Amino acid sequence: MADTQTPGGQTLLFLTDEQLRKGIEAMFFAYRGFTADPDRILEEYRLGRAHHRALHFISRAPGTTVNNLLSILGVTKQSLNRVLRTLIDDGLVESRVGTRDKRERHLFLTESGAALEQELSTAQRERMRQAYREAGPEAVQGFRTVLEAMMDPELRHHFNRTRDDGDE
Amino acid sequence: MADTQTPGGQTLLFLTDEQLRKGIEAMFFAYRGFTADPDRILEEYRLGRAHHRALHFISRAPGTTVNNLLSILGVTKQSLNRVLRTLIDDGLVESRVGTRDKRERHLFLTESGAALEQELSTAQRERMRQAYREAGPEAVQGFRTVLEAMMDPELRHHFNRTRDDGDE
DNA sequence: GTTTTATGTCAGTGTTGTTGACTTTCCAAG
DNA sequence: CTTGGAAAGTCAACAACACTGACATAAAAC
Repeated sequence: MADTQTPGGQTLLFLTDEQLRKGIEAMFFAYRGFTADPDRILEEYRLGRAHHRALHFISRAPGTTVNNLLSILGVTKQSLNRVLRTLIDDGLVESRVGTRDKRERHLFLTESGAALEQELSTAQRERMRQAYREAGPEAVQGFRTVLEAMMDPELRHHFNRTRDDGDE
Repeated sequence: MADTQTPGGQTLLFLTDEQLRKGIEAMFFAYRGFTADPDRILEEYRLGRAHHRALHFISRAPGTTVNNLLSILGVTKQSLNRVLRTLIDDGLVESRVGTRDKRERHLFLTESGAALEQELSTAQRERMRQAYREAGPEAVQGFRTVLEAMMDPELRHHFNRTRDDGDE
């Protein structure tokens, strides 16, 4: 990868359109791989990717409100509501009226909801783990750095709310 | 990122579920950013992401056949056909009957098709370029490495058919 | 007490995926 | 040369899931 230092010390990258296009295609193909395993599992449950996303973020932040989930997922409330309705009807998610603010609904995974979330998450983590292993530790760091730079600022905020700075 | 060397020299990564989950969320949020700019442009043309993908790969391999596009995009031929029909009706793509094999249709961008593809591609490349700049050259290398490792082998094959090994 | 906020619902529309049935073309076995 | 199967593409119908807009309910905020 071509790069130079300016007198000021800033790193410049000279990127051809071709190199950028390859990056774009890499995102496209990788995202397909990224969702392939959960998609197969979801099919058995007659659920879609939208349900997976909801399960993921409810699992991540138990007791989260509908509104919070909306801003994370970036869909309309009508769209999210359909998804949550299915999950609640299927006994995977429980919706509890807020105590402080009774307008709010706090969302929790039920036992079977947590089990499905685990199944989905494990499959996806294994794919990720395998990719990380193949690529090596420095690559992983770079991967995360570029992904974060690619997010919209507002989404980056959501991402960093649960930032893991582990042992890096 | 924790890593050690085995006596055999293989690099091992010890990745917590938490770290892997963050990687998963990074993919999710980054992909949203990745598609945001083209999506806005496509809206003006009353087209969707599927049209963008078709335009991209036709632009990349002019004269490609429908069948080839199918295996790259991983959708049914009926689904792709609807997308191509729209693009052809809108005068963005031209479909020429094959000379060797008259069953095949070779696909080309028209002048206005190429113009739209440029517009979409430029927007997406700028996002990618900005992210690359922020992240720095080593990060870009790692990013590409992990993404490639995340692909299904069959998709990786498509990805590598146009491999750019530039000045790396 | 009026306004705003949080949530949910109904109706309608659009994109994109699916399957099934069909035509045209090619190729190869008889 | 014909015939039958496979391949490429098309048309039609349907399903999933996103969207907008309008409206309802309840509770919090001012």
